[in-house]
Amino acid sequence: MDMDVDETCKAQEEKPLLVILVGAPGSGKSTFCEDVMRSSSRPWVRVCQDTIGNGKAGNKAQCLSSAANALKDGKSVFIDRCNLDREQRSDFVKLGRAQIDMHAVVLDLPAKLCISRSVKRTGHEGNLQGGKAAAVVNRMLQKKELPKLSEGFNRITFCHNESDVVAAVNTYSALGPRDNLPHGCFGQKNPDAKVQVGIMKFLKKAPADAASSENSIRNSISPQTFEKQGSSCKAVEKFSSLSDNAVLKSKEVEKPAVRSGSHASHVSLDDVPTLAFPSISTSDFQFSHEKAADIIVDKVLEFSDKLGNARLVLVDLSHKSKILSLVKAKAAQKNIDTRKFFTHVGDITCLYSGGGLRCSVIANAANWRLKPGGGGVNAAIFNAAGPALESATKERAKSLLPGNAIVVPLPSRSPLFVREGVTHVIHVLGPNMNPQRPNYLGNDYGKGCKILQDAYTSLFEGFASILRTQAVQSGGRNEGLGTKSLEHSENSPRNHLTNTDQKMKRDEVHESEKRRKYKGSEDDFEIDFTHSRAGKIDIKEKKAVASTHKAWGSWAQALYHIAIYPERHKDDLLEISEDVIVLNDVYPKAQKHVLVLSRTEGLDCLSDVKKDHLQLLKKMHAVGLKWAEKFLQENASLSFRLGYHSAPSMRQLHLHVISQDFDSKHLKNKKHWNSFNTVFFRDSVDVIDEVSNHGKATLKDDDKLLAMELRCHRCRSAHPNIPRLKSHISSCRASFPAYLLENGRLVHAAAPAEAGSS
DNA sequence: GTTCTAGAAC
DNA sequence: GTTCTAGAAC
Repeated sequence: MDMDVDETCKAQEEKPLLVILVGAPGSGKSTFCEDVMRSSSRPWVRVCQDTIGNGKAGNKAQCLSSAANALKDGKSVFIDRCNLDREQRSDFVKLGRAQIDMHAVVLDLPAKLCISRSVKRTGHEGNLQGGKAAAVVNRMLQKKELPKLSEGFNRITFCHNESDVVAAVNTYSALGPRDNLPHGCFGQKNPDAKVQVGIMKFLKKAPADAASSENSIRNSISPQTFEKQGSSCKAVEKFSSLSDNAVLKSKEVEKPAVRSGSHASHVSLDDVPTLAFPSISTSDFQFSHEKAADIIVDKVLEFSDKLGNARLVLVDLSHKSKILSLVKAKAAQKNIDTRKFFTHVGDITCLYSGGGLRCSVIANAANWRLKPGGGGVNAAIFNAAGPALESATKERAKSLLPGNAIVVPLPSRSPLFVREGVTHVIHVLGPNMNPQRPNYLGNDYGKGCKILQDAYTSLFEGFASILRTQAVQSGGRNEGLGTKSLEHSENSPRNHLTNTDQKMKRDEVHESEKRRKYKGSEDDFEIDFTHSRAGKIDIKEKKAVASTHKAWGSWAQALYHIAIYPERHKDDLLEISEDVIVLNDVYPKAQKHVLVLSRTEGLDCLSDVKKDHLQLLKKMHAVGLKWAEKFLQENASLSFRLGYHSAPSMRQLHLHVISQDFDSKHLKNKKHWNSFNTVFFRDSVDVIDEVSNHGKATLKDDDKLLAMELRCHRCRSAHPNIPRLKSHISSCRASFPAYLLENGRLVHAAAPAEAGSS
């Protein structure tokens, strides 16, 4: 190809198309090509293996050279052969190179139809006729691998029936020499859609910051199965406007897969962690495209080995993008695997809804203030992500230096999370070569290149760190960041400081919610208090009420009574000592579930605990541990956690010692689960540390936590309801999240000397 | 129709 | 904390 992509727009406007047909014999590939070519104003060449040898069947090599020649002449090409597996397609994809848009049209019609057409066919070019055809078609269909964007296609159109085919023919027929079609997957079926709706509905309701979960969700669901195309997404409209002709009139094909209700995109096939990133600094910051392209390709190459099966995608909005062409050409030169890195034309804020490309992480070409606005990608991403991104960003950092990147987990309330499945945004700041913008470098490309390299290094490192976190938390199986984001905001002192205001507000809200919730009890409290002043109330009760400012319902007194009058409950107690009592939870939420009850009067819950109580906490922990170990001797396969509820329902401080099987008929609702499996549950070891260091325990007393989506405590996968969760946990053997394995939070039997030693 | 949740009552 | 149940979800 001797056209100069650097120079002329013309070259890009007249970009030839290479369209690989994918389909069994009888699926209508030849007819498709003929129908398009009959009415197209674009110069097409059909390369048909069945006829390439002077009207007779030829081989793949002939097809390849014929296609290459046609492309060289600036013609668009149909590859008319079955191309049912990736291997077969890959050599043709390699013809694509930078200047050529690479499409696949999949004629995935019912096998019956293909077979009957093949059988009926007489004098067919491929000489596949009669009864033999049925067997051949069947065998081919069994082996078929549907194409993916990651093979190197810019666009894939799936046709499942005749009307899909008609629509696709119309789309391609209407394509003039200078027209482009939107990139992405269109019309793909999603066999799992039904199952997944419940979970997604769920996530939609998930509280802010609660679960920036990612691959565990992505593995099982596609956001669009429940979320209609976001109104903010204008990708298709943008593309339309690029097109002289009304190429996109055909509604069927225009719709990305994900928009068509029951035909939502099937994601699991192409569902690997993906980072989509815009070209940094080449737009507003006026960095040389040529130099930037070199840096991008070098950095991609450098990281491609470190990213496992993850993918990188360079995204630009326009088909005319010079940087995209440059990078694509250079990547091809360096033989970068298109499964690991490819370019994509699309709006980075609707890659999935607009083109079926799933990207769990997107990079933002940020400004140094990390603030919305300024136009371009930055404005678009902040706009699409909503205020959630702004606040999540603010928690992490206030500004960014050129050459740096910062990873921000996207709160699950963000439309980008819900609609696009984006779990993280990585803000990147590159060098600036624009005198009108901050940090102008003059024309010092020595510095500039260094900074741009650093920027991409930080970006890819950030992405790698997300992958690592997922791998650790999933025990290598399922990936989820739900706990991580919570734990992070909890443990990071920096977040703590910046969160203070917000947190106080939330507490206020929570307090008033609580008042409403306990209205009845509060009335009781008022009456009791009046009575107590009249001297009519038990002095113990008065003390307790006064000390906590919290009203307890009558049903919440059971443990208190036991603590004060243990002799009346002797038969129900496992152990009684001077300061603690051990008893079985009346409604155990696991095979083993006991309570270590403090006997200290007036100490109703964790919020009452002060430094004075440190010895008591340690005693309770020691006693709890003793019981856990006793249970472990009986059943070494159990593991235990010891901890307190941030806001217990029952009065009188008590430590839960609970086995992690959660195999219990009493575990019935979300609150039950989440009270033991979110940070609402405060591990005893942490409470002791916090009280010892700060004089009080950190409470995560938020109703939102208890209403969070249900996640497996081992693999962090999400489940739509309690029965399904219970069914999952009964068999999930993933290792526990790393967090629980630290500091003795999880109590389990000493590792056996060797597996099978029992 | 059955399953499941969530809110009120206790 | 549980139980009960209306009505939402399936």
